[in-house]
Amino acid sequence: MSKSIDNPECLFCNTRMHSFFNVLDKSQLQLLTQHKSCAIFKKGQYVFNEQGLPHGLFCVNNGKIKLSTIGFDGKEQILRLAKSGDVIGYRALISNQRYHCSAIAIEDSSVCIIDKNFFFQTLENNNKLLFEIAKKIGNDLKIAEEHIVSLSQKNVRERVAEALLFLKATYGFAPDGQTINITLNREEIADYVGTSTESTIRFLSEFNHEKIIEISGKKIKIINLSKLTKTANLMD
Amino acid sequence: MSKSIDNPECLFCNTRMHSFFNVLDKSQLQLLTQHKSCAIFKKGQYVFNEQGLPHGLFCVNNGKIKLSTIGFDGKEQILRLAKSGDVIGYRALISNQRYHCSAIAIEDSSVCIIDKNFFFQTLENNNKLLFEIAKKIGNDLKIAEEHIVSLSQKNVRERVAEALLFLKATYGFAPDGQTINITLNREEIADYVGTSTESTIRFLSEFNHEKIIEISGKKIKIINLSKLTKTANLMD
DNA sequence: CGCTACCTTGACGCGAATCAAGCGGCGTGG
DNA sequence: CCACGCCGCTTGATTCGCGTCAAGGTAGCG
Repeated sequence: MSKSIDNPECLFCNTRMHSFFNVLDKSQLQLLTQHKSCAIFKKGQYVFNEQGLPHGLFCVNNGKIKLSTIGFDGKEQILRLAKSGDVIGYRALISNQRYHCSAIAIEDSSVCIIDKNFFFQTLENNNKLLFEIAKKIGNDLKIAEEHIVSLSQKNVRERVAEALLFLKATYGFAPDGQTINITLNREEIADYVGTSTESTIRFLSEFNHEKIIEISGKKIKIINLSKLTKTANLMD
Repeated sequence: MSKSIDNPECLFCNTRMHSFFNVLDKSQLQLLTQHKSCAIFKKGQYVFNEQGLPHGLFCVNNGKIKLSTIGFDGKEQILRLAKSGDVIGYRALISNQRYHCSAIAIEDSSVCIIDKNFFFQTLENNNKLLFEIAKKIGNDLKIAEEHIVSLSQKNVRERVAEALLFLKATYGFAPDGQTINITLNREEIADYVGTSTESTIRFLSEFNHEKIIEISGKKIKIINLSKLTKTANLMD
């Protein structure tokens, strides 16, 4: 399944500062290092599986992960995306429920796995960490509810534009400052937008012809950001 | 705006046991009583408003509240529903953000307002309460993400059926054991489903003709629950 | 008793899903 | 090293769900 690698020191983890573990002090971080293990997940591998029980918390050290679920007729729905420094699996762990979505590596990723019991012990003495997690889940909720409004009220063209902006907001640009720093195939974009692959392709081509974006294979460059934002109907 | 009423004792509040305040002990509850006020909101009145800053936490003592937001072309989207015993406004309060949706009384409701500062003080010394809130937000997130999948992948007929089941799950039945214990107008049902009022009406009539439900005005009786569940495509 | 707000039904047209076919790139095996 | 096959991308044609517009009905309230 996943390959174990050297266990990096949390104290020196440069992605940590972006996650909610930045509230821990030095001694807590050293303790954390002792209660985690690190593993590599190759593209397409499952970090955890829908319906599974959580045994720990996952911290993305390097790479990109999608959180998605399989719908009624087998169609995938991408719910969230995680990048380096993000923590995943906290919702089910905190709620003591089974995962309601799977976590799948979009590209080769290294992920630290923090032991469940140690995590709960840490939470008990660390109100601040719990508070940060609550805030994080609250933010996820806000984003999910905005997605609901979008699915309810926007047409596919607007939602495809929105998806590109979402990808850009999540993963930023490649060094060239224009190319969205993630490669999803057309089906995966469709699985986030909630539409068919064909419709996604049609609107991407439209944006291409309208010089809003520039497509070369799976690489998408945003040429005209303000036009894209307007297309997504995010103005006013 | 809202009318003040006698301040009921939290200790004796029989709705409290269903909310996350059930982790508080006797002395904490007495303290809570001193830091809250109670108000009546008439049908249609705003408990809090989208874009507003949270000054406290709201505890629904009696009545029914909808949490909704106004979309891009002015169309409303109902995101959550609250009933007696439910707490609302925790997400924005915890995250220290503006509300991203409004809370509007669906019927005349009495709501206790807990002072923000007192609430945060209580949280600091009360890990358990914070933990319960995190779980609650996590559950909201799960429900929201299920709604996303539904909006993405189901047709309107299935979603209208699902909405009825959601209303039943939230508010239960009236004493007759069949009538859904909430009256929304057709537009409000549509605003939850993410469709037009006319489509909602059409499918409700269909269900009526198919003897799945029985409609008399705004009252909806569920005649054939298993058929309704099957119509919502929630099987297996 | 009349007005207003809500419900209902029908007709129409558009947006997007589906079906179908062809293309291109890449990896594999001969 | 080239040919073949497969998978993902793309585009066109067709179908159909559902949103929109329009008109009429009903019930509750002042």
